[in-house]
Amino acid sequence: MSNQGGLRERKKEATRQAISDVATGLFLERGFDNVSVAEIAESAEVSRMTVFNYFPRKEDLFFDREEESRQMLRAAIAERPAGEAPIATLRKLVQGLADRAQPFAKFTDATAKFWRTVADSPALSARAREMRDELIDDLATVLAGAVRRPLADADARLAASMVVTALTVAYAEGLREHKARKPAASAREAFLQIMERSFSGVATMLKGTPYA
Amino acid sequence: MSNQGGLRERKKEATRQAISDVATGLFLERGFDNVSVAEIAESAEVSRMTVFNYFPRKEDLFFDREEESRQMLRAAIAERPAGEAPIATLRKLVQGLADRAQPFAKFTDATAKFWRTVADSPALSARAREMRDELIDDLATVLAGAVRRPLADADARLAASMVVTALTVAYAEGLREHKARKPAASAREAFLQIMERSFSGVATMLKGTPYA
DNA sequence: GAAAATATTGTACTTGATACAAATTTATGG
DNA sequence: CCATAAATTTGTATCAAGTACAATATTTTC
Repeated sequence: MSNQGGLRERKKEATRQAISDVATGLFLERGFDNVSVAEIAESAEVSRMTVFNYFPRKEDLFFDREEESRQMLRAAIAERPAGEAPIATLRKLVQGLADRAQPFAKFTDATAKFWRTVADSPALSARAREMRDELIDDLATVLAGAVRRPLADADARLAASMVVTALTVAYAEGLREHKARKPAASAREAFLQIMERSFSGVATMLKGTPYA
Repeated sequence: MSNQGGLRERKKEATRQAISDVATGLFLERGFDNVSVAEIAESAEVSRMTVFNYFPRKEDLFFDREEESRQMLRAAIAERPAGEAPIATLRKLVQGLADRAQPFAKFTDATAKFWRTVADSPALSARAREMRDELIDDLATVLAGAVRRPLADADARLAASMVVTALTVAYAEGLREHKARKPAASAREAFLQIMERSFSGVATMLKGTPYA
């Protein structure tokens, strides 16, 4: 049944990876909208149907690691010290991300090119927005759960929306700084400054609720 | 050349309206994704090409009055009393919207059905998100202009993002309240409460900037 | 090695969208 | 009022994403 390391499993993983690699390369080189799925299939020496088998939508070929980020958020909140307000936890988490240049807070030529490719494609931009909204929903649910509310309530949704929006703005600002070729740590500084201000604003919004 | 009220102009407007009406009706009745453009063309007794002539994308058949809302925002900021901070202006504007049940703050069965149709369609949801981002961009530009900054700076983008995000959350909450068949004014109350809290949070974020 | 399970492929089809030429309708100038 | 210019509408052809479903090939299991 399961067969973790069987030939079949390995081959599947290999083809999947091959398709993804070929696709990413083509996208970064020529732009998402100028590469057809047929072409990717051909380049990866696989049938068109197989591509859609692994990646239901074309956009999934470009974004294939969203799940990790949301796991990180979930874990941070679940494992926070007893009695700590969720917003405080997130605040520390963001600090940690920036210090270690992890996802959401990594500003390099590679990430700049990645997001440039996204910005140049309406389809990818739409998918990025969709992921943002999914992240908000997810965070709202986790937040509500963290304070023993069964369903995400209005406060949780407000908190989640604000934090994710702040992340988006701060990250964009960090990238801008990076592209302007400012001194190395400058992007991180810009990012953190916006996040810090945002968190204090969000704390104000949520005063009197169990979230802040 | 111009010929404002000529036969041609009138016919154009009539066909455009006819197409839009037919389409909206079908969408609300059967869902956006279950109605093809070909079908709309047939129902409107017009060729498929003509539909795409007036409405480049299918989604435009459903959202055809976004421009008005952004004009309203622009006007409010441009015409604000001398010396008033932009955020304060927006705060009053939102109060006014809620009092008069205007766009962004209107909670009726019709608006509920409208947004339900949007939520049921991936394509419409994507377009709504896109419009949200366009609104943020627009507001950021207006805000920066209002304090004599040539281009939207980081503060303006943060302010715009936060205000529009707050509007989204507050509006969704208002709709939820409406659908729960709470007393008439309840939706407006929920909406305003979230907006008020959000504005005070945003003011905290922007302390020291010319926006708040 | 045969049978079952699962991947892969091929074919056909639907739909949104674009390009471009042909045909129709309205406007205009003598 | 007619010829012609301008603009609108239509038809045809084409492309790409995505889905449905059957046919084929490959791996696993017994």
